[in-house]
Amino acid sequence: MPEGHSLHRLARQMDDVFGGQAVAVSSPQGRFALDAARIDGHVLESAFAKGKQLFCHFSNDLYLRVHLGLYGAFDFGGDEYFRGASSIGAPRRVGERESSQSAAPEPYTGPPEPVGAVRARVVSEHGWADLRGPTACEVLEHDQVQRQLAKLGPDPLVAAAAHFDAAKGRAIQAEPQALLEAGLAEFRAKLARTRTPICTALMNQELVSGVGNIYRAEVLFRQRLDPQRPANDISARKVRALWFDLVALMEDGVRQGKIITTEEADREPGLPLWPDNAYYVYQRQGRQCRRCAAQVSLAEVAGRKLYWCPRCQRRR
DNA sequence: CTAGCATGATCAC
DNA sequence: TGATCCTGCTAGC
Repeated sequence: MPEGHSLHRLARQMDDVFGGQAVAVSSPQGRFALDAARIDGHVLESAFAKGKQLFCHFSNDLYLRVHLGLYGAFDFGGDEYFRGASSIGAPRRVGERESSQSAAPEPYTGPPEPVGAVRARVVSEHGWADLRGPTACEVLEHDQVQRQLAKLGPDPLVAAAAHFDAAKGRAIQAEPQALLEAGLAEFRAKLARTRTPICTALMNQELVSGVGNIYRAEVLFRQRLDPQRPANDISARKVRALWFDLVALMEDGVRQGKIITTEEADREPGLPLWPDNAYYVYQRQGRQCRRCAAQVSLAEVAGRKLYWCPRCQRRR
C-alpha cells in the first residue's frame, strides 16, 4: 500500500538489480501473459517512477507500467550478487511492509515455485521479482507512456529522481532546484484553478502526484491548514511552504522506507519512533493532538478517511 | 477461522 | 455515491 516514496524506492531497486541485464518476463497467473511476451528476454535498460507509478524501459523500446493500487506488492529474492547490487538493502517487499528478511545463508537456486496469484515475474541470472495484486500492469509504447506521464501532476520527488539519475551517470535535464521550482509553479497554477477543498486536491493525482492518505493528512497538519479550505483560497506563500514540506517529507520517506512526519520535540518520550511516534494525526482519531489538548478528528471524505486536529488546523 | 480493513483508482449510474 | 478490482494482515470470535 504505497505512496509515492515507495514507488521511487521500487524504481531504484529494479534499476539496481535488473538494470542493463536481459530478463525473463512471465505471468505465472496468466493475466499478464500476452504483454509479458512482448518484453520477455529483452534488456531492462532503466526504471523510473512518477507519482505512484513505475515504468521500466526495455531495449526494444517498450515499457512496463505498474500501478500497485491498494494492495499490490513486489517480492524480491536472489543470490549474493543480487542482494549486494541493491542500494537499499534488498531483498525486501516494497509497499507498506518492507520486511527485511534476515540474511539467509542458503545458496540461491533460482526463483521459487509461484505461490498464489503472481501477475508478473521478472527473472535475471542472479534473482527474481514477483508482482501480486497490482491495479495496473501492462506493456506500453513510448507515446503511450508519454500520455500516461502527461496525465500526472508534478511529483515532489522529481528532484530526488533526478539526483538518482545523476548518481547513475545519466544526463538530467535541469538542476534539482530548478525542477522543484518548476514543479511548484505547476502545482500552484493547478490549485489556483479549483476551489475544491485542499484535502481532496492533494489526493488528485492530476494536481500533484505521489501524495496518498498519510502524506495528505500529515502535511496539512504540519502546515496548519484547514482540510476544507478551498485550494484556490490558499496564498502563494502557503502553497510554496506546502510544496516544499511535501518534498522534504517524501524525500525522507525515500531514505527511510517509511513515513515519519513528527518533529523530535513533538514525540512522546519512552515510546519507539516507529510506529508510535511517527504521525501527528494519521490514525490518531480521538487521541490528544501532540501540540494542543484537542482531540484528533476523523471524517470520511470522498471514500477516504481524513484525519486532522480541529484546533491546530482551524480556518484562519 | 473469519470479517473487516488498508498508504488506490476506475467505472457505472 | 457505490461497486469493483483483488491481496495480506490483524482483531476478534
